[in-house]
Amino acid sequence: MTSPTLSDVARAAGVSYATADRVINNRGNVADKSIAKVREAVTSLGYVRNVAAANLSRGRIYRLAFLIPRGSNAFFNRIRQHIDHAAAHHVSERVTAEVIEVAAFAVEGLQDSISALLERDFDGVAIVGLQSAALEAPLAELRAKGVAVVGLVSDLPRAARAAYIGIDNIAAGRTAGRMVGLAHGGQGGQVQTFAGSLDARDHAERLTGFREVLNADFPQVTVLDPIMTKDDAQVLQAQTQEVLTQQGLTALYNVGAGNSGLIAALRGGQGTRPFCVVHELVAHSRQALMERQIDLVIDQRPDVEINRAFTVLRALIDAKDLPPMPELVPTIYVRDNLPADALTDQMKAQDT
Amino acid sequence: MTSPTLSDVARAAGVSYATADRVINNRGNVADKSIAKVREAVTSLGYVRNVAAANLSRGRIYRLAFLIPRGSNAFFNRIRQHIDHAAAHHVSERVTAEVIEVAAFAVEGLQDSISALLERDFDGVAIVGLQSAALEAPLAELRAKGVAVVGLVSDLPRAARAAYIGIDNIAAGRTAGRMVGLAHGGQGGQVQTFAGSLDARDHAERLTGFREVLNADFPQVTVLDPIMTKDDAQVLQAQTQEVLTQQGLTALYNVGAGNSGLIAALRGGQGTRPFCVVHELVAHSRQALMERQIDLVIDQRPDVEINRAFTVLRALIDAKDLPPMPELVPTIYVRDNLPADALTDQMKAQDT
DNA sequence: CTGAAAGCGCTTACAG
DNA sequence: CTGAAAGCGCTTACAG
Repeated sequence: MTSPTLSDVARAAGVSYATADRVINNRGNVADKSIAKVREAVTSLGYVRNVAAANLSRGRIYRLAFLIPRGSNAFFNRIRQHIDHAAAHHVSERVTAEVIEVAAFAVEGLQDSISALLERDFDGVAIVGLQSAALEAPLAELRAKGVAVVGLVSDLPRAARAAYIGIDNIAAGRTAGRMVGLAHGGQGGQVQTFAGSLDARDHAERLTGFREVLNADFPQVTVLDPIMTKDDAQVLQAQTQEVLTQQGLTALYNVGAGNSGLIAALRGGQGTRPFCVVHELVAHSRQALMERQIDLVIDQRPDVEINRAFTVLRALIDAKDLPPMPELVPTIYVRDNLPADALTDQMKAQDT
Repeated sequence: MTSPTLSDVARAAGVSYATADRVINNRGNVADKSIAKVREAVTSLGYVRNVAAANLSRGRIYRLAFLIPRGSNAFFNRIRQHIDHAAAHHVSERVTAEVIEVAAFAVEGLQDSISALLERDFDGVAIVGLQSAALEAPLAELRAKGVAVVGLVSDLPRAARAAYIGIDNIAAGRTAGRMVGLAHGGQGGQVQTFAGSLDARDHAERLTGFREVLNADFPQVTVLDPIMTKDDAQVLQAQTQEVLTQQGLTALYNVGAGNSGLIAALRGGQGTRPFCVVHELVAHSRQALMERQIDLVIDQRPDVEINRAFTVLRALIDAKDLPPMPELVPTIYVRDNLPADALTDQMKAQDT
C-alpha cells in the first residue's frame, strides 16, 4: 500500500542503505554488480525518491534574486507583487527571493547590477534582460560561480543564460492582429500602431507578428507605420488625440506601455471610437476594458511567468533536468472573461 | 541566516519542544502563560512551520479518486490524461489518484458509483457532478466518513460538496458572445446556436451569457434558438449541413460537445462560411482552428482545473483553510495563440 | 498541563 | 568499493 523507501530497495537488492543511495543518486564508487542489483530492485519495487525528505535532510536553501527595471511601470509593479507573493508561498520550501531594481532599459546599469551580484551569495537569478554583448562577460563570471541564470520577460544574450521565461512576442502580435482583423467583419480599414522603441526586441516582434496576420488574412485592412512613444503616457495621449481626428481610422494597437495616456485620450474622445487593443492587464487597462474605452487586452500572465521562474531556477540549482517548458502563450482578455480582481488575480499562479 | 525551527522557538520561550508544538498546532492542553510565551517567541524569531518536514514525519498519504464520465468524449479523455499526469507529478508528495469511470450523465449510475466509494478508503474525491437531489444522501454518507468531496467541471448539489472547481459558464457564454459580436464589425447578422441539452446546466448557462452580450451590445445580430444535439457528432453534422444552406447566416456557436460533426460539415461546405465558435481545445478543434474551419475555441483549461482539484482536496484533507480560489476564467484560443501541442500542453498546469 | 524519545525518508561525513 | 550512524524539522504515542 504505502510506497517503498530506499531501505526497501537496499534490502531487496541485498546491499546497504548507503550503497543503494549511491546508485540512486549516481554518486559513483559502486561495483557494477551492486548497481545492477539496485536498479533491478528499484524497478521491481517501483521505488520513487521522496524529494521532500531529500531536501529536508540536505538542509538546502535557495536564495534567488530578481533583477527588475526600476520605475513606476504598472506591469513591473505587478511583476514585483507576484514575486513577493510567490516568495511568501515558498518560505516553507526554504526559498527566498530578493527583488533588485536596476536602471530601466540601460545596458550599463544592468551590467553593473549583474557585476554587483558577484559579491552576494545567490543560488539563482532571473533577469529582465537586454540583447547586448556587454552583458556576456559579467554573466559568464556569475555562472562560473555556480549561479543559475535565466532571462525573464525580455531575454538575455542566448548563450549567457540557461533558459528564457517569457512569451513568444511574435505570437502575441499575431494574436492581436487576428483580433483586429476579425473585428473588421470583412470590411476594410486602417490601423494605427504605436511602439515604445523598435530597439526593444519585444516591440519589434509584436509589430512583425501583427503585420504578418493582417497582410496575409485581412489584406483589406491597412497597417500604418508605428508612432514612436518611448512608452511615455504623455506622448501617447497627445499622439492618440491627434490620430483620432483622422478619417477612416478603424483600429488602434499599442505594442508597448504607456497605455494610461492612450486611454485618457480615448476617454476624452467623442462619437464612435476605433477598435482598440493594448498589452498587459493592469489596473488602468482593466478599468478601460470594463468602461469600454478599449476592447481587448493581450496579457503575458506575469503570475505564470514568475511561478515558472521559481520552478526553473530551483531545478537548475538542483542540477535536475529542466521541467518541460511549453511556450508561454498570450492570453486574450475582453470585458467578459476578466479574472475576479487585482488581488485574487495575484493568487492565480497557484493553479496554473 | 537559516530560518528558526521549533527548537529555537521552544528555547526562546523557555518551554519544551512538545509544548511549543502544542501551541503552534493548537492541540490544546497548554497553560495560557505558556501559550503567550510561545506566541511571543514565534513572532520575535519569525518562525515559519516547515510543512514538508511536518508531512514527512506524519507519514501522511492522500488517496484521491476522480469520478469521470465514461466514454470517448475528447474533453474527458483530456481530463483523464491530466489526472494521470498530475498524479505522476505528485507521487513524491505521497498522493495517489485513481480515475473511476461512471455512466455518462446518468443520475442513477452516478449515485451507485458514489455509494461504491464508501467501501473504498479514499481521503478525497472529485466528482463530475449533476444537479440532483438523489445524490445528496450518498454524498452525505461519504462526507460523514471524513472524505473530502468537490464538484469538478459540472457541479454537485451545493450543500453536498465542499467546493466547486470549474469555470463560470455564464462568463464563458458571454465571452463567446463578445467575440461573435465583434466579428460582425458593426454589421447585422444571424447566429445559429447548438446545445446538447438544456437540462445540462453548463449548456443553459453558456447560452444565457451568450444572449446577454449580443442582445445588450450587438442588437443588430439575431440569436436563433438552439438546435438540440445531445452532443452527438452525427446529429451536429447533419444539422450543420442543413443550416449552412440558410440565407443570411453569419455565425455558428455550439455550447456543447460533438464538434467533430460540426467540423466535418464545415469542411465539406463551399464558399465563405459563417464565423464559428466552439468550446474546449481538443485534437479535432485544434486542427480545425489551424485549418481554418473554425475561428475560435473557448477553453476551460482542464489542466488548471485538475491541478486545482489536487490542491483543494489536499487542503481539505489536511483540514487547512482553503487556498484563495479566484473564479476560473475561460481562455480564448485563435490559431495564433495555440499552446505548443497536445503533449506539452499536458504539462502546462505546472505553472499555472 | 508538560516533557523525553522514536521515527518519517533522506543526505552527509566518517570509518573501514 | 561498502557500511553504520547522526541529523534535517517535524508528529505521535507514552509517561508523568
